[in-house]
Amino acid sequence: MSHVVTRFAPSPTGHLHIGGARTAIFCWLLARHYGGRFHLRIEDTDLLRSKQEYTDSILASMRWLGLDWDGDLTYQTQRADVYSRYVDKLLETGHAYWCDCTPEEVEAMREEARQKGLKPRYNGRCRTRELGPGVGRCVRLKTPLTGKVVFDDMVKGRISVDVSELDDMVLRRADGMPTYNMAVVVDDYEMGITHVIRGDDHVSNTPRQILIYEALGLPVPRFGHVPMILGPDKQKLSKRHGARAVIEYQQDGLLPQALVNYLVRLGWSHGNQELFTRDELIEYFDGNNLNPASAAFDPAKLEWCNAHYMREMLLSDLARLVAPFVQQVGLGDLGQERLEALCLMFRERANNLKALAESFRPLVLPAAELVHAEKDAKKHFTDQGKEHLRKLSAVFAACESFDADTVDSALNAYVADNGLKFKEVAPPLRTALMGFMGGSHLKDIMAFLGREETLERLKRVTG
RNA sequence: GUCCCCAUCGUCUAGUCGGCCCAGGACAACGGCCUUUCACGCCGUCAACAGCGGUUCAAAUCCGCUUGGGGACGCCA
Repeated sequence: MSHVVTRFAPSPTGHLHIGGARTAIFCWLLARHYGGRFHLRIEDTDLLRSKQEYTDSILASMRWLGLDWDGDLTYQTQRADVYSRYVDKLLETGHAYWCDCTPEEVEAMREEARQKGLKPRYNGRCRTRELGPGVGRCVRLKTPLTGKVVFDDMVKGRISVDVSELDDMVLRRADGMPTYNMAVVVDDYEMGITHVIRGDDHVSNTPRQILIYEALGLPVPRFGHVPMILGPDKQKLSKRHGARAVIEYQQDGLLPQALVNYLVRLGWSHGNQELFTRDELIEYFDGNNLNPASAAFDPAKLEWCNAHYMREMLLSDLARLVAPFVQQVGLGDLGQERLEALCLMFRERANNLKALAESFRPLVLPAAELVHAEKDAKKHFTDQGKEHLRKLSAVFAACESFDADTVDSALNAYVADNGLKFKEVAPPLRTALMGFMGGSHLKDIMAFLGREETLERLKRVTG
């Protein structure tokens, strides 16, 4: 495969969802792996449901995922005349014909077939009527009467369908607009697409499209139909399963590399490897090892994947990425330096940026606004616990400086000098500083808070 | 209804033209270690070849049937 051209062709009737995102990732990877080209085509021929805002949203998601495309966007609505030219050609060569059957009549034909237990289809009434152009007339393909359409799918292997299953499909509607299958074939040909990777739900369209390619005398591309992504309950993915659009994951604070990594492993594998860098993905993704079975979406594994990237990425990058979420949860602008300190303390305790930002709250809020968890306060703010905190206040007040090491040794000295165990002192201190029994290392917490804020928090407990 | 596709642990999967698989990895769950909380990390446990027939010395791997899923059957995409 020296020459590979792929494309992703969403219709702008909604945001980019994870199923489409995965298809796009596969297409992008295949092109990048072979050093080919990756195109983006907006299939907006459904005038009623297509919206520019969705195109914008899809493009934004593509960029966020890092899926760059080559060349300009193709909008199908701008190419009506092109499709028409190909339909005319089919008319001229006798591969297509005019039809004036009304939708009602066609539906009656389908009903009749259904009654007989056959596949509902158009019965070819106008096939031999030699009708010409006219108002209300569409153009249909003259499907071969016998034979099979066979193709070798990149993921499902050889698929064979008898032409008797197909009817004379409409190529151009009465209003002059091409139908989906017609437009796709023309575009894929004109864009020089060599590999069509798309959702499972298109397998039944493929034989129809191949018929059009053949009638037009055009080379047929390679097809690869990836199975659908199911919900955790193995049912079709729906709104019930929570966030589905990639924009929603972005808003929840997921990292694009985590989503890409997770999605690519849904239906594709490289031995036992789970985590991949972008370069590894490009290196390994050659169109093989695609799984023909549908896969269930597992939010837990996505979170794990995201947590992994949060832990291993550059601290400064993480801080920069979490900043907008910190703003969003109402903690204001903390500045890069403080954010990095916080990220260092909490990155291992959060699975996404939003949760990470939220975990900063106890340390960012002023002492007066700190809320003590009732259960922890009751358990650790005992008379003895308060006594420790009083003495510690004095110890901390006496510290020469207030960096983590200094505070740590002071705390250790207090414990050792009084013949105590850390377990007796740490819980009340932690609860006083964090508001609950959680957080990061005490020395880091105190160093971050600073002497004044630390003492103030102790004072709130000791009175 | 007709046609097409699919079928390994709860989930994602490895299993490259049958033997090295009484089936491996990862997530989840559970247990332990570490420990100044919570995490991280490390160690371990639980857990699957849908069923039935063939072919073969040998089948998760090949064939058939059954069952169970999914998809398609528009002048939607």
